[in-house]
Amino acid sequence: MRLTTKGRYAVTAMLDLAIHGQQKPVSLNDISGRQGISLSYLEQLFAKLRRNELVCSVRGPGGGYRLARHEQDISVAQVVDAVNESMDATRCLGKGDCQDGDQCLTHHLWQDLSRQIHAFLNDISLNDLVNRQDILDVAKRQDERVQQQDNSTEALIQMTSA
Amino acid sequence: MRLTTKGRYAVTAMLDLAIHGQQKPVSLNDISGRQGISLSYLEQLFAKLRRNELVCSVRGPGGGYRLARHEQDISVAQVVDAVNESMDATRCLGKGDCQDGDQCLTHHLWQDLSRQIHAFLNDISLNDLVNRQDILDVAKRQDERVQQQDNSTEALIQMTSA
DNA sequence: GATAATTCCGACTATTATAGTCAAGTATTT
DNA sequence: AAATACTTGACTATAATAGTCGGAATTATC
Repeated sequence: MRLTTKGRYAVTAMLDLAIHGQQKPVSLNDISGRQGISLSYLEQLFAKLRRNELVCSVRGPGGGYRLARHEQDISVAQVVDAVNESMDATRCLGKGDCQDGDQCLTHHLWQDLSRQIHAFLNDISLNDLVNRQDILDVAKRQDERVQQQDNSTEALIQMTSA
Repeated sequence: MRLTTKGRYAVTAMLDLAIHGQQKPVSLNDISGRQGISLSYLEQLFAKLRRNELVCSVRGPGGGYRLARHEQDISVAQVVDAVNESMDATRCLGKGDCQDGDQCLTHHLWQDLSRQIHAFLNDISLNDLVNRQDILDVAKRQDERVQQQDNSTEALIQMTSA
């Protein structure tokens, strides 16, 4: 069972896309700035998201990524799956050969847990998340912070060129 | 979020104990044989289980481990916790400082998932598992296999000494 | 048509956790 | 006393995550 930064980053980035990508494509640079994820790592993740047809890309200046489907048609489970983090809690990935060809004593338990987790995450769409107040609050704070950084960068540039 | 072989081994071993430890203590050697877990590794795990007062040990010949409490009072969640596999799906372990001091965009989502998983595993006791038919079936097959191995070992010894 | 913004791609690296192994020692029962 | 079993600590190998780096391809805009 793996649910680590990789899967969390992927969902975070997709959510950022859902929130900021209504008008125009969103560049990975912007996502990196807002979510604190390294650009190079985002590139890796989005390669997988694109291969899984969850996002589509627009190259060139003003380009970036946009969701390939409607927000309500993309579930958290799909995103986590796309970056190869299996939500299977069994050792054998459900095959039942966990103990040299046979089932281990707790195989059924982990199978139940896997189903539970998958059902939970499959039932949550990006649209659900976008509409949650607690998440909107976090997004708002992030935008304000980025705004401040831009301002101070601008001031710095003016100082330097003066 | 970590749920790997370590936690699975711990639960498997505890379940083995619940099944075979009704009469006398069970040695780690027996558990190793039945469950295919290395003895040394079991020693590590049981050191933690003992510190968490889930098992108690009996030394000397005929010794081994037994459950420290009734089967119905030990939950799967407690066992997984005992070997240091946190079932927390957040990056910040629930503290909410996942993105340099602030909450990351998906913090609440992972928090919900963590609660979900913990509730699920906390609600399952060793006693519940022992009474499941599918698990009893696996246990029975294991016992038969070990029996066969013992027989062939015995035969081998007789051949060698002859 | 040059430039700059952007995605795309592959190879490389560091860190960390798991999943062990090994050896020596301590306690307890027969 | 000897065998059995637990206890402890140090060590190691493997694999995955979480990146980094350099460059190439694409396209909008000046």
